[in-house]
Amino acid sequence: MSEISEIPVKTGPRNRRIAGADPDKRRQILDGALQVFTSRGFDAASMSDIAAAANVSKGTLYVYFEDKEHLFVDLIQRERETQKRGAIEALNEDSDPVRALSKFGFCIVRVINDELAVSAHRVVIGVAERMPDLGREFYENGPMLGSRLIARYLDRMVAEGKLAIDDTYLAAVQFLDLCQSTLTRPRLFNAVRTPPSEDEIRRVVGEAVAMFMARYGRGAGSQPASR
Amino acid sequence: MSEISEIPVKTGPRNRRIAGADPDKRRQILDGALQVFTSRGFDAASMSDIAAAANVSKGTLYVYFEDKEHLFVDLIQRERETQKRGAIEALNEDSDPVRALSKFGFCIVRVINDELAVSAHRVVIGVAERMPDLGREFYENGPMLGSRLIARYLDRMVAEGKLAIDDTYLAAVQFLDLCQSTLTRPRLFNAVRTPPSEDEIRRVVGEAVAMFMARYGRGAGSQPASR
DNA sequence: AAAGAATCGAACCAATCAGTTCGATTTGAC
DNA sequence: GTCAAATCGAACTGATTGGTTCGATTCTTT
Repeated sequence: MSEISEIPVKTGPRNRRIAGADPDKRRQILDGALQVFTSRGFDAASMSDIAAAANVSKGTLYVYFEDKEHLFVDLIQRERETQKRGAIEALNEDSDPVRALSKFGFCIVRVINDELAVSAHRVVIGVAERMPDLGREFYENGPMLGSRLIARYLDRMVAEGKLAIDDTYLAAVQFLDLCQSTLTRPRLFNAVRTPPSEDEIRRVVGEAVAMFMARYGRGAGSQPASR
Repeated sequence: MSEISEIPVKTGPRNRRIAGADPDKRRQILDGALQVFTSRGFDAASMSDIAAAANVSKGTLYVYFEDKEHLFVDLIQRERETQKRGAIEALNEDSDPVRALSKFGFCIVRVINDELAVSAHRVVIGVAERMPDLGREFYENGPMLGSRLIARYLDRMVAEGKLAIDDTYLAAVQFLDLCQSTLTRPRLFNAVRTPPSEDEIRRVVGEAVAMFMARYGRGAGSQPASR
């Protein structure tokens, strides 16, 4: 409450590093927090554990992060950001939908089933009830964004006459779900403790592409089936 | 450990109710626990809250359940069991795959997206890291079982020459995933706070069936696409 | 080398919670 | 109505945790 808000805090007094502003140390803390949060979940992760895992004193922890929740949110946003970058650059602009979808599907499924990503997923879903904003933010800037990206690509393919799709967003989500069939769900429930092999991924993604093309490739009925 | 296993426990010593054996009270407790667990998650749910929500004293709580974890596990198993029953009876034996899949898809998606079911899902996933056995058990007797059921049905359809499927288990999971595209995931992340309308479900399931038939109906290439 | 700030570390506080205890009260079989 | 068992309820214990404090230490700049 009684802060020194009079003094020009913008930069350090002279040329000195500021209270909690060392980006390396910040990263260091987030790395430790990632370990602890993903291996124990939000509630069971204690701030002391995190401080220890990060090789940082508890005091410093609270210099860099306001409280446990802020630390967690910042961490999740960082992880989501790295995923986002990976996904965006994976969607190359191949004009052959089969090649493009295969490549993208493979990349994104590998990322999603990575140890860390699955753990983060679990934790976010686990707290989604108590922290709906975080859940929504994570969803919209993660899975939903990926779907949007694919949908845009599909739009172009439709415009070029290479695919026949009515609802490209739905089609994009369908494709992503197909790419993950039998792979991601058991990992979420921790029924399978290791990421799928690259061969497994390739096989499932191949089947996904096959199914997708059977439905939306040229020369397939394009309207919804009987109701 | 030191139970009275000598005495015919089936009925009480005389004709009296036994320590923690009133099934109504048990149900009552589980109902309260369901409320609290699903609205707060496993860790944030306190046993006092549960006792209060169930209109039961904390002492009684511990007469009926050994500890918090056992209570939770029992609760989850009960919920999973009701889902299982619903799913099994929903898969009628219609000999027309389009009709059968449409009906089953609709039923199961409605069940899965129900408020309680989603909450339970979230909680189980959230603790899956710390309680892998529970996660696996839930997965195997829930989603995986549903897939197996459909796979068996598909096997029959293949035998009857009505469908052409190489890997029926994969096809079953693909179908279930397609039925949930755009519906379940946002709910898991709590990005959408209400279950989808029946019309929405019908539409997505319809598209799923359409896609499924385009791939596996008679007169579609049945081998995996290019690798 | 000296100063000044960031960081350490270890104790500390208040709150919460799982689980227990025990006398008072209710309930149900006889 | 009686009596024993089940349940209540309210306090209590022991442990953990988020978050704070503060003097000692380390680092960086001059």
